[in-house]
Amino acid sequence: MNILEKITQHNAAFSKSERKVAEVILANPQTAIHSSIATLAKMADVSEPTVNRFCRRLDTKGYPDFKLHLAQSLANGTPYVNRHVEEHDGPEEYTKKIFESTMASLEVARQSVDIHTINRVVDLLTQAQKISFFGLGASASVAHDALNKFFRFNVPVVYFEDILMQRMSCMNCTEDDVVVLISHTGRTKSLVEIAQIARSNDATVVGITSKDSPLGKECNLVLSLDVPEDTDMYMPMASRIAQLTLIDILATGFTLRRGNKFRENLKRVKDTLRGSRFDKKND
Amino acid sequence: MNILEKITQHNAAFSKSERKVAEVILANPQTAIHSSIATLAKMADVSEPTVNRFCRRLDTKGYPDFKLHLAQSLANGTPYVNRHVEEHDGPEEYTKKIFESTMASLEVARQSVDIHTINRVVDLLTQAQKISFFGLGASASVAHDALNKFFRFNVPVVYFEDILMQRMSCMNCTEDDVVVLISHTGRTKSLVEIAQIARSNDATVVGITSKDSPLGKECNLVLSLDVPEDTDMYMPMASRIAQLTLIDILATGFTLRRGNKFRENLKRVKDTLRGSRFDKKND
DNA sequence: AAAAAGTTGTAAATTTACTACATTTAATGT
DNA sequence: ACATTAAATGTAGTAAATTTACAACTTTTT
Repeated sequence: MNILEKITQHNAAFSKSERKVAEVILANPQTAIHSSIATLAKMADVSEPTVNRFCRRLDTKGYPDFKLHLAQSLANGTPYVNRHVEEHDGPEEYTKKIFESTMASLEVARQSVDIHTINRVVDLLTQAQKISFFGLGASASVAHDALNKFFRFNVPVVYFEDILMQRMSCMNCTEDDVVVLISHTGRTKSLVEIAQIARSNDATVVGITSKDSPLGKECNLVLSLDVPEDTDMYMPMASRIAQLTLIDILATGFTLRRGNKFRENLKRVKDTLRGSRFDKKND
Repeated sequence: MNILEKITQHNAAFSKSERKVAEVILANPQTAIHSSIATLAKMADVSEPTVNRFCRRLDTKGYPDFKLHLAQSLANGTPYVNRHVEEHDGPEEYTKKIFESTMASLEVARQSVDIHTINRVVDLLTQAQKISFFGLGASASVAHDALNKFFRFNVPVVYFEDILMQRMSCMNCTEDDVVVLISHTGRTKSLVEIAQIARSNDATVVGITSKDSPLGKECNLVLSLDVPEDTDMYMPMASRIAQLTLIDILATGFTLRRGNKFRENLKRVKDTLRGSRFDKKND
């Protein structure tokens, strides 16, 4: 994806002259994007067609297309390298990598999310009599967070970690209730069962999960996030951040739908906390 | 800075034909960067020099330079407009804004975080006999998430929502224990008390909080994140995502410090989950 | 209503990138 | 070590794209 990365990785496959071009570009990419093929050729001390061939080797259409890709890589001063954490990485490297890959995942999530579905879910949530948030394992903390957000809206919200409590809660659902189930893969058996229970009680089931998963198929509505997970670490990281951001979006949609007076209500909830805090600002 | 923004803002100052060009570009920027000046001119139904003049009006050198700027604006993670959500925003707008402001906050967090402290905290965590994660309110879910991560490492981890349990847990601390306290503002009274209790029992107290806060002052080490919070919404959003990312970083540092054999251990934990899931991949 | 300023398009000039072919360099087999 | 073949690089010409200069047309101002 990132062309600068591609250049460094591809290094072995370059010919001698092509490597000269690579060096010049890597040494000063900012200059490169403002140069013509002739200038760059001169800088690298090679011929123009060599530069062109160099571009093609990196799967670009030609020099102008290459420049476009390069410009994108340099955008924002943040060359989203997005490489995975490696064995020998020091604190500086892995900190950088995790921040960057998290941001990159959010970007991917943003592009994959379906606004139409978001709007429908917000619709449902604003009209719900009771809202439940359930998730297990890593997704439990996401559900927990959702509880914390929606609780402030003065709406009946339910959240359990215990699967038996989750089941019982769903058995008491009515058609005015919305159950939000969170799972990255959508293959957690007990969550699928809960979806079935909730639906058989006419509740609306919203899944924050993968579209074609067993869980996804049991839901009335699925908010899917196609976030690539770095499986090297054996821990859900990026997917969970994306889920949380989605919760933020739903909560925001909720407050906007409820209008201005409602916002004041939120402020009141926040002010209540003041007694438990030391002076000044608030959380 | 961002050229797309510039186009919309500059709108009034455009001439009739230039506005046609602007519309075509805004309607489909991705197409624009791959078109020649001739194609774009035809699409906007104007002459080629008009397109050129349009580019110049936006302080670019000409059409190719304009394309470069446009490409950068469209690059991943770049457009960071970072405006706050407003009353009349529709789902499309607020979704976009929240994703973008979350990414922007992560960028800020990345720059403000102190790598040296991260390294020291990782040090402490790997050597700890017992690790506790405590937070209240919105930070509770962050602590919850930390539990979920560190639990996989086969280290004694503790997490409580209940402040009395938190207190009791801290009273039993020894000097080999590490207590991680999470709070955005660092002004939650009971957390400050917990910090004092833990320290008086010789435990090491790490704060994921603001440096100069009452809580921060009670900690042995403070991991501070200077994340600007959009207070209009009266809900912690960005700060919490940054905290979670920090947890990811600590967990990653932890596994790296423990080395390769340890990583296999993680894989085993993950494989254990398989029984509770439907076929195929894992979480 | 005429002049001036501004806008837009045509056509030519210039710059830029690309293709085809020639030459050189490196690699392999005899 | 030499010949043969393949790969790499460069030269020169061509095609495409961008820019400039200028003319025609609109709109605004006096």
